[in-house]
Amino acid sequence: MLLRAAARKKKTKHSVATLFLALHGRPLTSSSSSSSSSSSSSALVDSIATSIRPFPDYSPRKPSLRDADLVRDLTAALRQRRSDPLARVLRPFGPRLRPDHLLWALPLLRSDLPLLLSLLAWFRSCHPAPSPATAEATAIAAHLAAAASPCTARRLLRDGLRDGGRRFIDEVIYTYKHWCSHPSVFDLLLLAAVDVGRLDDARALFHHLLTYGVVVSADACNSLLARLPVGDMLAAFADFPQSSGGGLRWNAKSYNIAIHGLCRVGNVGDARRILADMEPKAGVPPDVVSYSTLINGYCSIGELREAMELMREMALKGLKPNPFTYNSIMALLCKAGRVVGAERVLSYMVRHGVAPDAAVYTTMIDGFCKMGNLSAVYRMVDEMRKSGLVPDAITYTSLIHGLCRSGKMVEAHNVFEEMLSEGLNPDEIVYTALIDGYCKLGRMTDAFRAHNEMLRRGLTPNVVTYTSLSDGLCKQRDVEAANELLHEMCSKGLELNVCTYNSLINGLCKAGNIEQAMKTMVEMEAAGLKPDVYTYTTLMDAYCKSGEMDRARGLLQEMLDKGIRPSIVTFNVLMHGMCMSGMLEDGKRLLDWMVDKNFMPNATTYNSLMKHYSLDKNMKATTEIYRGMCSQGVVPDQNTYNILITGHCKARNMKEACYFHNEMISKGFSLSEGSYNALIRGLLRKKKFMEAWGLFDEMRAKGFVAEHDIYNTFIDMNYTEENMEAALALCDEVVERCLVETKVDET
DNA sequence: AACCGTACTC
Repeated sequence: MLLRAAARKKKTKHSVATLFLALHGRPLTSSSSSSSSSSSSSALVDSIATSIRPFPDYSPRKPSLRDADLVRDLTAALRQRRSDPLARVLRPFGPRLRPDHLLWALPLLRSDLPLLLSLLAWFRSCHPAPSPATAEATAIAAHLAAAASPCTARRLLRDGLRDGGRRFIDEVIYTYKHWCSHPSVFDLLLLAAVDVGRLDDARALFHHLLTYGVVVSADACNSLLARLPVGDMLAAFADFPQSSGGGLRWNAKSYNIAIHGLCRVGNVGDARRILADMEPKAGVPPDVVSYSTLINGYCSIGELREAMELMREMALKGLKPNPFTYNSIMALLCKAGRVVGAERVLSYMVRHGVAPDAAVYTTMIDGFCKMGNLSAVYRMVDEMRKSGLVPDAITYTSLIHGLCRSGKMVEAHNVFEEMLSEGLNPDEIVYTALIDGYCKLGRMTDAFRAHNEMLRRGLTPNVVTYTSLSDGLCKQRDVEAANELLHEMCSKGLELNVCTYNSLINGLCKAGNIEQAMKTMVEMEAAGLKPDVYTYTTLMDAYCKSGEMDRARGLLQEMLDKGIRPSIVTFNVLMHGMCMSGMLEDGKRLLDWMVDKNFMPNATTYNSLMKHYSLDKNMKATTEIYRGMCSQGVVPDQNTYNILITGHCKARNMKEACYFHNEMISKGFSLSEGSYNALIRGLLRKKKFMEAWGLFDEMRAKGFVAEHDIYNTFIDMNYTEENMEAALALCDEVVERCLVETKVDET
């Protein structure tokens, strides 16, 4: 490029100036035009000025007199017949028209951007990329448009970069001096490179421009910073001001991007240091965004205390938290299951005059969805609407996902339709939520129908979508199909991740193929993916259920050795396994160990032990475990009550059984089928016929089936009381339910 | 420049 420039320089220096004068009506400034613009978005760096080289000289081909006439005629025709189709206006010029004529015409149209653009578009269609003439014309058009219409220039630069990449960048630099463009064109060029994803080119451009003494503006660099992977971003963040000899100074946005990047990779400590350095080291005080970003960083790693401390700090600096700030806190509370606390924060912010935005409401809606509290969800949607906010696509996704997880697919689908009718575009995430809803219910046909629908919309299923489908297939015991699906996914260039592997491993385990599951874990390690707590828990569960407790223990040891922290589920799996293998004493020891080591057991942990003690008809030990549970402050769940009730019934402690029955009802829990049977049998034994009859009706109303002998007892009772009609109805019901049962079993 | 949504273990 430089050689070419030098060659031209010799030949045409004088005529360039003449032509420039002719075309622009003003002389070409002698110095590099960047030198006069330090006040604007780009600046010349004086400190490195000594090593600055001038922009290359470039001269367009010189028009002959005839050429100049033709160009004048051409532009005149374009102006006069601007409403006519371009091709028709140009037709009379026919074969005389060369690419050069169009290049010469462009500057004459500088004051008429629409015309210039349509001429360029026509030119580009005649000389499709990669044509050097097209690149040249596009670069020139960008220079001509840069000052008057930056957006247009940026679009042209994008077009040029898409066609020509690096060569186009050279072209823009090469044509720069002659067209006396404003140096902001380089801001636009860098922005355009970022727009089209040419991040490496953008970075190289920044450095390359320094050699000409041009420093791209901080804001243009920010758009690059924001798009770079965190490592590269930090490198550029440190390097750009240095390389530019201080010519580039980061602004608050730049710092915020760095803080955000560090938070995203969990390095909140460095993020905090950057925030602390802003004011003293750079004279750029942190703003609300800096604080909110860091607060969000702490919230996303669960550090509420630090987040609150920063809230205090920002208040001291006179910075008022905004909806973003509060939302991070609320999201953390929701994630910890403290939705009520989150709602208190919501009313606090409202009281303090901060209007919640859609994201804040979405956080609340999602929080309540995850608790399964749909009435609170609807209350929030209502409140949101009353505040004049409309649910966005993310709000709808939360809602749909919430309904799906409650198994309410009809409602979920209706809400999805509503989302469409609101003109919102569904994306792969909302489709994945729907698909997962169907998968969880085992409705694979519906799941794949939704999958096909998203394909029809031109959406690309992601690895989450595939994991959902694969998991659904696995849970239908169709590991084969799951495998096939995952292969299809890989063929589309997507890679399996830990979740996908875990689901597959689970499918293999549940299909009884532990060996293959273990091999799959080895395979995932070979693929560079680390087995996590899910992987180990799944495999441990499989070994526990097949009675191989030693292998389960071995896996526990392995995960501990690897520094993977077991979850409550891991312990529950182990506890369940021990109980199943009759190792109740080991189970009790495990429980004590957990309490001792601060691995808080939950109701499931206690339930396993209680269940097996009560199966052993040892209600003394069962009660002891129950007391231990209460003293640990673990709240009994519905299962706990059902275990206690059936246990006490079978041990003929009807007083206790009824006591727990009343208590569970008062908590809004309901009896299981087994508990109904046990309770009714116990009551009948005690001759409490009225109560027994009441429960018998109640359980049938819920669709449960009483055991045969209980039916028989009630049929006999009706016979003896000569209540023939009722007796016969019950007989019919037994027959019907048995038939239904058989049918269900057969399918 | 920052906040909200999808998959895997009992």
